[in-house]
Amino acid sequence: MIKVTLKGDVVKEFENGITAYEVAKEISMGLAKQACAVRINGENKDLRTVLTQDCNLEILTFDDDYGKWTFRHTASHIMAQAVKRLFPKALVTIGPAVDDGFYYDFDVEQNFTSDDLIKIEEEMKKIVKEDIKIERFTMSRDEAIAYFKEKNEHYKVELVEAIDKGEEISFYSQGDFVDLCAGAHLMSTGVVKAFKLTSATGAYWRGSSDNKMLCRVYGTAFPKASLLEEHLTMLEEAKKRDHNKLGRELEIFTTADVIGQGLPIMLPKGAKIIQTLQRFVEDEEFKRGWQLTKTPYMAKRELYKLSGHWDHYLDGMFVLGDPEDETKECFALRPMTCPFQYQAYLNRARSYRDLPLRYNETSTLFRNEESGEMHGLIRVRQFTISEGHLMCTPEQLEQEFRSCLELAIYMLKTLGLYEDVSYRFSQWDPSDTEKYIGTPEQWNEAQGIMAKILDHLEIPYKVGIGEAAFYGPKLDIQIKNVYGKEDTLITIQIDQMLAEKFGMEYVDKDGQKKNPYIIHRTSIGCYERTLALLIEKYAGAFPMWLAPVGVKILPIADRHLDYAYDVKKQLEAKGIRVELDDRNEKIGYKIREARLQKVPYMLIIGDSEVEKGEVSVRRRGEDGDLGTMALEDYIKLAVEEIETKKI
RNA sequence: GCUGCUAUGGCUCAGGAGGUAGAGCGCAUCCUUGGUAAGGAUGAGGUCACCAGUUCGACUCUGGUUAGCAGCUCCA
Repeated sequence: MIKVTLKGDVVKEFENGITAYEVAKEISMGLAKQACAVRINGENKDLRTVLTQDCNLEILTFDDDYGKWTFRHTASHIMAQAVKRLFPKALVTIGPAVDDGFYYDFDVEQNFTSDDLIKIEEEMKKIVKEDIKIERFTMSRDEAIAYFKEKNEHYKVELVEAIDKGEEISFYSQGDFVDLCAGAHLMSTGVVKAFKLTSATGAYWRGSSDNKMLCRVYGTAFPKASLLEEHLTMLEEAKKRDHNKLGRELEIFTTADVIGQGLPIMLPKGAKIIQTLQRFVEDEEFKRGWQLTKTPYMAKRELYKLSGHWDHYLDGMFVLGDPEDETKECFALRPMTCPFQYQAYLNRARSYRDLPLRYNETSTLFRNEESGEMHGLIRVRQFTISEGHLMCTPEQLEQEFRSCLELAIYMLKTLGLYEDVSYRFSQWDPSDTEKYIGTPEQWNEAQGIMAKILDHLEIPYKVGIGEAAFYGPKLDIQIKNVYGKEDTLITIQIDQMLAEKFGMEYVDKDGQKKNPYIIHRTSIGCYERTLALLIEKYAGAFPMWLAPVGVKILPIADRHLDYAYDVKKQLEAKGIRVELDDRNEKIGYKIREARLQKVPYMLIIGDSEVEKGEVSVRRRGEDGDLGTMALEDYIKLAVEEIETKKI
């Protein structure tokens, strides 16, 4: 007998050799029905796991992350089984669960169409109805290779070959479908009650663009139809916040075929928001000891050769002239600001007394992204970043890094995005000899310092291997868009390599010349990208201080126009952004329109307001009528809301 | 760059065996001067993204280009 500790520290005795699933059944049939996986002594395991000693056992359902993952992993196998039934020639590869669902990659002659997806869904329904038992078994590595070779599943052969010799290879079978798989899986196909295949798209085998492109089918699955419905509705709602759609509807930006991809046009409203942000950022940076530089938008190729960008990113630069012809001058638009600000540092000899030296710049950059990589305002070819480079001594590094992070966090909090970000400690990939410069010793040192600082500051980060810049590790502050896709919003990097390349030195107390550490950082990120995330965050309803139009004055009839214009003048005098709707329309109509434009405040003006020198204030949103107040009181209220940057 | 989808007035979308187009919103003018989410009438506005090909004839079919979308890859 073994002792199993269950939920609530309840200890029960079972036969040695019982499976976790049987334990769940012993507890209750209801629980067994819902069970997706288990956690044994803190480790996620399959329901079929045999218990041979005393342990802690948690039964995981769809409500647990790993339970959900297992559920959807089984859904992906059901999909693969359906595909094999309908398209026997399709080769199977991998099919994991992901954040919101699952996918499976197939090698097929003809990519699946949306009609195919419907057929596959129908077949999946049959498989679920058949309630096929899912069984686990193992083979030796050689047996597994022979097995898949015989079935001509060469992708699976490749996967098995990548596994260490001597390891036991686990398989899961459900009726006519057998798959190489580490698990875990549900006990049978019948549980996967509600699912939907959402898209079919291309994806490279093993994530490398050198490899063949496979057909990836995405789907999602739930134990109940109502949950699936809820999820799909939520996705639809999220898409309504899509900055690429809303930003165009609200006339924040547009694009023009004739200008080109990745080159958005900021319309007056977008330009106003960016101007507001930029003034705020530059003022805040100044307060925190940053000195503004203004450096050229292009430079000779020699600058980029020195920095290493020419070798690493020539394809990503807009080159003016023939890059191959060494006899003629050749320029390139700048894809980053680093070497330009370094020239400012190099302007004269520096002493330790000059450090830390903090240079900031509102810097427009140009990167020739490949055609499929552009996305609304999030990935563009020309963008403007709140850039900065900080030169300091080793002793100053931690404090300066901390202050850069504090600035970034201050920005995030002011914008209301602080709760939405996560942190990634981006490290080098020692096996990638192409991308990274420097020695393992240098990398270990820089990463060691950053790790120490991050741990010291108790930043909850995840590690991103191979995500570092070519010259140093990064702390990336990540954010997700409405589709759940993650991008870097803000980055802070430690660089101890470029100073040497550029001959940047300072004379230390001991009279020795030393290379400073350089922190590359942004305080608010790229204005375009940040704007995109703000549009999505607020669904276009910007906080008053950022709103391109803060107040819309809505006179009821023509005879109120004179007073309305006077109100407008008074508000503008206080720096409030105002529009006056002087069209010959009914008040209800004007309100409706102002609300659709998501203007924070509407001031309605009729006979009574004119007479008493008041305004009738309405805030956007439901039940927004705040009643009437004296004009000066409203101005006070509005000014305060702007000055405190209320969100 | 790769896989797939898409492109019709400013916007959202209809349409048709291949015989040069229609609605709503918006816009303009007029009537209405109306108190918290759409008052009424009239009118203007389209080489159906662009370039070729097939055809007597292409917005519709085919190919290419450009741009937009989702995913992959990439992101200094």
